[in-house]
Parts: sequence; structure tokens; C-alpha cells
Amino acid sequence: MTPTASSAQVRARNPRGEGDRLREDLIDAATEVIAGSGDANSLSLRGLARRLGIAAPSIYRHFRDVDELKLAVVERAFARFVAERDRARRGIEDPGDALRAGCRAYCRFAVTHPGPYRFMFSHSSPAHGRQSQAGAAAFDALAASIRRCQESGASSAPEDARKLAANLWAALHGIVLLHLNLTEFDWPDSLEERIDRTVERLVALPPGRRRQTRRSAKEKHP
Amino acid sequence: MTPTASSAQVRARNPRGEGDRLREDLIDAATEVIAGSGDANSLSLRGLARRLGIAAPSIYRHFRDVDELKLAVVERAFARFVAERDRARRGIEDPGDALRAGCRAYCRFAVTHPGPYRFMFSHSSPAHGRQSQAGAAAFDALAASIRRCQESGASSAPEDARKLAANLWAALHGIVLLHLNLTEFDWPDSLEERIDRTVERLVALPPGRRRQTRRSAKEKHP
DNA sequence: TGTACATCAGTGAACGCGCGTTCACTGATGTAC
DNA sequence: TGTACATCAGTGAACGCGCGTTCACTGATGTAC
Repeated sequence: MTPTASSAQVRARNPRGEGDRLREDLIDAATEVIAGSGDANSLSLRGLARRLGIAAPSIYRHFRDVDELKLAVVERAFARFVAERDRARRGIEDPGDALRAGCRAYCRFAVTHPGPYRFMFSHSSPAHGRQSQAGAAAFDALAASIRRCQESGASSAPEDARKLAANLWAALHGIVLLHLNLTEFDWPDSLEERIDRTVERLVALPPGRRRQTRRSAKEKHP
Repeated sequence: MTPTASSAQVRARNPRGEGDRLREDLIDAATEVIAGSGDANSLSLRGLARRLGIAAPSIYRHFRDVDELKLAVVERAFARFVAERDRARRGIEDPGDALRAGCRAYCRFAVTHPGPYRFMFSHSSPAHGRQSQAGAAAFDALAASIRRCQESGASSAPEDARKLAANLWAALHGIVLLHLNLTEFDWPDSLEERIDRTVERLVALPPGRRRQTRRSAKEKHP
């Protein structure tokens, strides 16, 4: 393999004042790399530089070290998840349907962004501080959504909403992780069925509205 | 740090005919390393050799390469899990109690053997073939346990037992992984409560027998 | 309008490190005659 | 009982590799006077 036959051509220099574009491209590329390998430690600055057609030291203009880059990947992933979840829930008034939509959005995010998702709640993830802050906010939102189901009578579960949220979150996390990791396993039903059944059972929603859930008319993600 | 100040002293040579003892010690040490770091890729042959006080090339007497060692870790973990699960279920006749005991044993195994557990169902795990074979057997046993609950009337869930097994397994996987990874998270209830509630809700067991479940009198694990 | 200078975006060479793996070897111990 | 030899368990030195990071630099572009 000659150097020029590598995956990326030599990258053209950004115009003056637009140096931050490389920063964004680095986060993009890092996200792709960990999505492909499924592993946090396989992300290397030199590999990233090769992929983008730049010299490795150029990365240090934008990130102090490799951990700061990983942190940026996680932070952007959290922001995007929150945006996608909110978009999925917009315009849905029934609390049960809203909970279902939020949970589906969570799983859809995990499945379509496997690299950053694995980072978000992993032990070896960088910067536990800010990470757990964003995670705690998402957890509170889930608990609030469950509480609205209980108050409206859509849920008949007597437990504290935070306990139900802990159960539901963990179950969804397990569903998407096994779905991502065990691609060769012969699952007896679809990912969507597992998600819906888990939500309904764990928070005691009435079943049967499955697949008829109203969706925002402007929903664009499949 | 001088070499002699390292964590392990120089290891005494095994007597003739007992060379396989180093093999077992290597699997032990590898299990400890990945349990401590929580990461598969942090396992290195040189690090292992340092830990055991041997020269790195000595490992090649027992394993063809690093992947063969990782495979040995996973295989032993699967065998031990099956043994622990069977021991936990022994003597329990009520199908619901047996299911609960098996699920608790699964989670207890994961929590007490975090390193190999992460390996067992991870994407980057070595040797998918034998691994998925052992996993499939454990899955079938779970489905059979659920089916007995349905046949005895302990479970009122109408779905196919394999679908319920897929849901339950994924949920337990998520519970233990988040428990291991997010040690600083302020969980609203205990791990045991989450496990029991998940089992009862997902397979529609009658609740309330919690904490009164009969256990084998010879049970030694806390 | 010209020119000196600051800023910006990025580079090439080099560093020390730990890694997996190969190679030829060492020295103790059991076995055949 | 002695001795030559095979086997066993393990070693020391070396290989090439990719890594994160540092250093002094280059060359284009905007700005002040």
C-alpha cells in the first residue's frame, strides 16, 4: 500500500477563520470509527489523521489530548439524543404514547449511533462528570414521563416513578446492546416488539395500541 | 521502579509434569485484569507475564496467541455460570421460584465476575462460534424455565416463551451492565429489587413472594 | 498603493513506550540401558 | 549403580509496529501604517 492509496486523499487546508471545521470533522470521523469497531480503545489519533488526510499533530490545534476528543464525541451524542427524543415526542398528548415514543427514540438513537452510544454509559468512558450530568437529566425526563402516565391513569403501576424509570432504562439498554452485539443471534421477535412489550409490561401500560401510535406528521426519521 | 519492586515476585518453576498449572494461573490472572479494568483490550500478554513473574514468551507454551487466551477466559466463565445457576436452582420445585433463582444467579454471576461477563456477550469478544453456542444453550434453558411457569399457571403471559426469554435476558443484561458501569449513579432502589421486579413484570408472575423465596439450605453465596 | 508584520492552519521529523511474537537457548528432572 | 539422553518448563534478546506527544517549522492570508 502506497501512502497515496490510503483511504483519504490529502485534505485541503481550510480558509482562514474556518479552522474549526477540522474540529467538527474530527468528531465526525471519531464517531464513525468507534461505530465501526464497537470499541472505545480502537480510536487512535494517528488512525484518525490518516482517515482525514491530515498530519497527526494537526489534531492538537483542536483538542488537548485524545481524551478531550472522546469527551467531545460523547457530549455531541448526548445533545443529539436529547434533540431526537424531543422531536419524536413533539405533538403527542397521550402520556402513554409519549412514553412509548420517547423509548423508541432512545432505542433508535442507540441503534443508529452505536459508537457514541456505547461510550455514553460505559465504564471506560472519558470524563464521568459531565457525562453523568447529561445522563441524569435524561433519566429525570424519563421518570417524569412515567409519572404523567401514572397521574393520567395510563399506568397502573404503584411504585415510585423513579424506580420504574430505573427498571425501564436498564431494560432498554440491555435490549439495544444485545441487539448491537449479538447480530448473529436468532431473535424470536423484532426489536420493536421487544421494546414495546418491555415498556408496557414494566410500567403497566395497557397493551394493544402497538403500531397504531400517533406520530408527528413531520417525522422524518424512519 | 526497579524490576524486583514489581507487583509479583519471580515465579518458581512448576515441577515436571505439572506445567498446566501455569495455564490455569494465566486464565485466573487474565480474568482479574479484565475485571479490574472493565475492558477487553487492556489485556496484554506482557502485562500478564509481569503480573505472574514470568517471561512473556512462556505464555506461548500454553496458548497459541492472545485470542486463544481470551477464548479460554470466556469458556471457563460460561462453564462456571452454568454451574452456579444450576446450584442456585437445585431443590426448588415451584417454577416461579426456580425462574427467580436462576435470574438472580445470572445477575450475581455478572456482578461478581464483571470481567468475563463483559466478554461473554460483547461485540469485540473472541471466537464468536463457541461463545454463541454456550450462550444459546443458556438462552434455551431460560426459555424452558419460563415455559414451565406458563404451564403451571405461575405465569399468565400469553406470548411464546422464547419471546419472553429474549425480553427478560436483555433486561437483566441491561440491569447488571448499568450497575457495573455507573457505580456513581444514585439508583432509587437496590439491584435485587430491580431484578425481582423485572422478572415478575416481564413474565407476568404474581408479585409479593419477594424476599421470601425458598433457597437451597446449602447456599453459600451471599 | 506598497510593505512590514501578525496571525492562522497545518506539517515533518523525531522521541520513547509497550506491544505481540520469534528465535535459539538453558538447566532441571526423569528414563533406558 | 552409573551414565547418556530425551523431555519438560521456562528464559533473554531481539524484531518491527503503531501509538501519543513534542518540537521547531512553513507558507498563505489578512491588517496596520
